[in-house]
Amino acid sequence: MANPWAAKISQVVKLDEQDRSVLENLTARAVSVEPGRTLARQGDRPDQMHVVLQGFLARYKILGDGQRQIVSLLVAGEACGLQAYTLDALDYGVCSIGEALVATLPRQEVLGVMARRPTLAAGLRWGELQAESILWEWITSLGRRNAYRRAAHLLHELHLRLSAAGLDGEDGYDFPLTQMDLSDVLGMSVVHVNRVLQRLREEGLIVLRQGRLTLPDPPRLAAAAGFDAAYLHLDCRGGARPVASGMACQT
Amino acid sequence: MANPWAAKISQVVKLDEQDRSVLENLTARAVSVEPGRTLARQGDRPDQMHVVLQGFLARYKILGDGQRQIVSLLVAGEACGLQAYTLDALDYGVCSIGEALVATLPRQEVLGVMARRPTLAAGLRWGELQAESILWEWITSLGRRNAYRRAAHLLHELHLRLSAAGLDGEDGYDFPLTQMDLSDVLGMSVVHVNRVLQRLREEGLIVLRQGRLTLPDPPRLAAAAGFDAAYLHLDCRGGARPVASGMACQT
DNA sequence: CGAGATCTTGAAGCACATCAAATACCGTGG
DNA sequence: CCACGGTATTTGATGTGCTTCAAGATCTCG
Repeated sequence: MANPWAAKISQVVKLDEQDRSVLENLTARAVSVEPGRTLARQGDRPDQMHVVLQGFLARYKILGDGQRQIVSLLVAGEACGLQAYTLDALDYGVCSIGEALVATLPRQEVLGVMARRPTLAAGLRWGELQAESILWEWITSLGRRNAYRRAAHLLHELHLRLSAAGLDGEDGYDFPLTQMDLSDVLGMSVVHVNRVLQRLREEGLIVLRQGRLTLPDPPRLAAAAGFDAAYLHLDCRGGARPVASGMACQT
Repeated sequence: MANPWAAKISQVVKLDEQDRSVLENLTARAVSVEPGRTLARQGDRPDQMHVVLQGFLARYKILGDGQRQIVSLLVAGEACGLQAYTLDALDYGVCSIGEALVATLPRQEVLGVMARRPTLAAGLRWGELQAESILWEWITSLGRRNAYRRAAHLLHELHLRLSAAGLDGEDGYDFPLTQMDLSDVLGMSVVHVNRVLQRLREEGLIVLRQGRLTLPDPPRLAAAAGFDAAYLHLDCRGGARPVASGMACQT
C-alpha cells in the first residue's frame, strides 16, 4: 500500500488492480514542495485539484485585517478541489505546512477517470463527504468547545485520519505545524496554544517535540476532548466490506 | 416567481419552463411545520432531502454534554441533503425554527430529475457549493471574529441570501430566531447575544422586533461586520447570464 | 388573568488575548 | 567547531471579552 491516496480510499471501497494503477498514474508526477509554499490563492479560478502524498496542506482564508484562519487541514491521502469548481473563484487559499509531497491534477482528468471507474468515483466522493463532515464537527468545536478540548479534539482527529490510512506509526506521526499554524487552525492566540499544549503534555496526553507527535493514550485524549468518532464515518473497518457500493449511482 | 427554490437557482442558471414546472411538482406536497419540529435526527440514515419554501431550518449537532451548536441555517429557497448520503449516518439533526414550509423529497427522485435536466442539476450543485462556501466563511467567523462582528456578519449574510432570491422586502425579513437560537448559531451565551444585539440596535444597524428584522443601512452593517460578499458567489447578478453552463458535465 | 417562555439588566469571575521579554532551537557561514 | 541571526517556544503580568449566576421585566398565549 505505497500510495496513501489509495489507502485512504480503500478504507471505504474495494479497489481492484486497475483502480490502483490509475491512482498510481495520477500521482506519478507528484512534486515536493517546501514549507509554506502557496499552491492556490483565494480568488483563483479553480481548475485543478491537489492530492497530498506526504505532509500537510492547509486551506485558509485571510480576513480584511490580515488575520488568517485555517479552515481545513489536509493530511496524506486526502485530496481537495474536486467539487470546488465554484465557477468563479476559489474561496480559500491552499498552502503547504512543513515539507510536503503533492500531486497537482487537472480536474478534468480526474473527472474523466471517475466516469470510467465507478468504484474509484465512489471512493473519491466519499472523501469529499468526509471532508464536509469534518467541517461540521470543526464548527461545533469552534463554537462550543473551549481551547483545551478544541486542541485535544484536533490532535486526536488527525491521529485517526492518519491511522485510518495506515500512516500513523506506533510512535506517533510527523507534525510540522508550528504553534502559530495551530493558532490559526484553532482560532486562538499563539500564547494560549502554547499553554494548552503544555497542559496536554503535563497530563501525559501528548508528546510533541521536534516535529513529531505521539499520543501515549489515545482513549484518554479522546475522553479529554469529548471525542465521538462517528463523524469520521470510519466504522467500516477491516476494509473487506465496501460500504459505499450504493454511491456509484450518483448522476 | 412564486417558488423560492426556483428563484434561488435562477440566480445562477437560466431555467426554462420545464425546469420550473419540475421544481413546482417536486415542491407541490410541501408541508407546514410548527416551530422546533425535528425533521431529521443526528445518526439517521439519510435518504431524503429538504427544501425550505418559507421560514428557517437549522442543522445542528448536540455535544456529549448537551450543548447544541447550529452548524448551518437554511432560508427559503435553500435545500439540504442532496450530497449528504454519507452512507451510514447523518452528521447533524435538522429542525425548524419558527413556523416553516418545507418540502421533503426522496433523494432518488431528485437524482432522477437531475439526470434528465442538466441545467437544473447544475443549479442544484451550485447550491451545494454555495452552502459549503458559507461553511468556510462561518468557520473563519467563529475562529477570528469577535461576538459583535460575528453577529453583524450573520445578519448581513442572511439578508443577502434572502434578497438574492427576492425574499427580502424593503422593510426587512421575517426573523423567527430566538436569542437562544442565535446563541447556538453564534457560539456564545444568550446573555451576550442580547448585549451584542443591543449594541447593533443602538448604532442603528438593525431594527429587530416581533420576529421581524430590518437593516436600515446594509452597507454600514457590512462595514461593521468586515463583510466581503465574494464567498456567496452572487456576482452574476441580473440573472440573464448563466454562469454555470460548464457545470453540467460533472460525472 | 396567570403561566411559561423570552428578553433584559447587573454583578462577579474566568478563559483567553495582548504585551513584553527571555529562552531554546536551527541552519548558515566563519 | 563555534559564533551568529532568525524563528519558534516559553514564561510572566496585565487587561478584557465573554460567561455565569441571578433576578426582574416583558411578551405570548391559553
